[in-house]
Amino acid sequence: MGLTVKGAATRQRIIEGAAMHLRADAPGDVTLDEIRSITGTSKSQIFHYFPSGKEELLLAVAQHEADRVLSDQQPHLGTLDSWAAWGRWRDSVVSRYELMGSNCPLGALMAQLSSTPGATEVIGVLLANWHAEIRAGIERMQRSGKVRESLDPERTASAFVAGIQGGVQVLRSTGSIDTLSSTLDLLMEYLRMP
Amino acid sequence: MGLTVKGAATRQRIIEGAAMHLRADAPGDVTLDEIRSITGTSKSQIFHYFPSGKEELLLAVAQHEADRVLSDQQPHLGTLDSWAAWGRWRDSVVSRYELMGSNCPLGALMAQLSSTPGATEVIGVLLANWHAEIRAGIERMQRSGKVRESLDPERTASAFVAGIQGGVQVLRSTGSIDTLSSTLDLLMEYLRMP
DNA sequence: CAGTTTCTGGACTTGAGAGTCCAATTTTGA
DNA sequence: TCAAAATTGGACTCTCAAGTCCAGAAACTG
Repeated sequence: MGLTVKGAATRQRIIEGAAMHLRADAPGDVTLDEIRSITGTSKSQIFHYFPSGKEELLLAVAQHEADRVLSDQQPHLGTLDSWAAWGRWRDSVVSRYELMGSNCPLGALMAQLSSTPGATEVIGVLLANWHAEIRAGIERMQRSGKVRESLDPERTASAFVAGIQGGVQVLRSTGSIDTLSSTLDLLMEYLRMP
Repeated sequence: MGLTVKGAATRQRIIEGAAMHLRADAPGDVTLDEIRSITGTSKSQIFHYFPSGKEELLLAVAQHEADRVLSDQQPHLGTLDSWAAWGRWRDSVVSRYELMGSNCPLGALMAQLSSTPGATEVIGVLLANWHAEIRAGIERMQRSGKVRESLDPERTASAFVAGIQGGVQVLRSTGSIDTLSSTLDLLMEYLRMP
């Protein structure tokens, strides 16, 4: 009853094809026919691998994209233990979103999944992990004496997450990367203050 | 060819009814039939007042909501000239979004208008005005010597905008107001630093 | 290799919602 | 007052996309 190798490959092809489509065109709403045509599959396959239909498929795509958000920041995000490392991480975040421009696949997905409980769950987990990694980086800097002890790592990590989210939102609305990059600079400056 | 008093009232009723509906239920997507039933109007009225249909109507609603975003922050936002005023403004922002919870009418609208050029325009103008008001507040504080001269008002205002946007996004995803409020606190602390 | 399960193609059904049309009614303004 | 213009009700069409169905091909299993 499990999936055969071929079946698993098809399932994966559907998810990745849909993800690629979202990255490329960022259409207002994706249709199953588009996904079908891009991935060279048929309706019955989509419903075979995602029995409860579109919502289940989009949720799988969202999970796939959410995983990429963090993995695209590696290895920088995982090793925030020097100012140089923070600088590299900052640059990787800015260039990731600069590259994507106004096409935020995860944002497009959220728009279509806003009513489903699973979608907010996916985002919630992503934000929590992101926050945890940044916080761990701050604490590492504190332990090695590079960041003042009086700084609250929890709150500062939250501000980084919010700053990035907001910067990306501004990017999507205005097309300008400046807000994102200068917000990150400001937060790094805050971090360095004595 | 102009609108009669009655006509203008109906038009307004449609916009406000749609806005109220978005505030209350934040449905994945609004339908004209919902709006019609809520506002006690008929299809022909909607198309009479918004000839190019749904998109035009939703854009008008988005504009209406965008105006509210800033007016809800008044008079605080316009008079950021003392630390007490900044505190009141911060509280008004937090409580506004705490009240709305995960129902962000403007966010819901943007999701449905993402493909139209007018929508990003509305948001772009809103963000620019918001940024300008905050920046003006920072500069006023600098002129009265309450904020250090070395602080960059442009960049700091951007960080406030991004922080609020991001905080609201986290609120929508997780239901927690903490990120928004602690990000604002951090930014205010940054502002006060000598 | 025979039987069973998994996989695939594509035609078909169904439902929802945007937009159209026109006749009836009210309001305006000369 | 009375024609012209604005306003209203609601039935109708039309399109599009989600989801169903079934028969045929391929792939496992004993």
